Amino acid sequence: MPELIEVEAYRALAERAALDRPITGVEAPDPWYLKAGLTVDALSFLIGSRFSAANRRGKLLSLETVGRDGSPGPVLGLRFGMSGRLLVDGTPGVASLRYASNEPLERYDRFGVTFADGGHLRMRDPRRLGGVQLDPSEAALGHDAASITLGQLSRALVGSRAPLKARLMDQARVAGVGNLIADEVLWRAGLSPARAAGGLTPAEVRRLHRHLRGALHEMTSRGGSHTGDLMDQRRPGGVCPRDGQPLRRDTVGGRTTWWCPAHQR
DNA sequence: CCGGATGTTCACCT
DNA sequence: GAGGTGAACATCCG
Repeated sequence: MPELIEVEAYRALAERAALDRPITGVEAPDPWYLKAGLTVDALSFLIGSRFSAANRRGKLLSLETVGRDGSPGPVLGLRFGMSGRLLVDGTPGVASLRYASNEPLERYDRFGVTFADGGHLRMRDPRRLGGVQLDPSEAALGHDAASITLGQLSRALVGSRAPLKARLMDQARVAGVGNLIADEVLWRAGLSPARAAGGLTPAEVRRLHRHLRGALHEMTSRGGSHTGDLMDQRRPGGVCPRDGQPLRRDTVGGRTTWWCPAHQR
């Protein structure tokens, strides 16, 4: 579920509801969820601290902390994998969830903190592909897809013989684009996912940039990465919503890719 | 039972 | 070394 759009919703939720609340407890029932050598002990600094800012770069959510005296503490980095959600006081950052039906969902809570007022911030992640780390390196991430400029996008693609879609999803080049957004953007831009990334004309790069920004904006207002025009047709027998031609299913950049050979060139 | 799933990482290849 | 590919990770669903 989480691509840039969902993580931005999580960021907004944390900013709106989790800042400046004194932390009184850490919930880490799943040590495996703590990454890069992080331990429960190393998280004890959180007690008495509070979150002071919520930032996002690509799919990484960074919560800045300050101690009792207001001095800066470590940054808490949250990654949500394929199925992770953020909840504050039980309110999720996004509406729908794949595993929304039955079952007590609390069993999927992998990490959280409790606040002095009894509320809490929690990560709920059935597949456990997300994780928590301290002071995550943002240097490993490219420009954020939501704010990337035309020039930055152009430089992220130039010289690469990798498939265009693979390059778009390379978080070190462009941060935030996942499988669904990539397919949607390329479909809108009329570009084949298999094209060599560095082989685009300047006009095509401009088109890609315009549709990247446009698709993110539109899908955000619709409510998520799964709200693209192509989404309903990502299935056997699916047809292009634009021209009615049968969609093709390929693997590009290691991911299932649905696209329209009739208008994506 | 099997294949696939909105992500990241790591071993391995050219 | 750069750059790219595919499997593995863990769990659930159709």
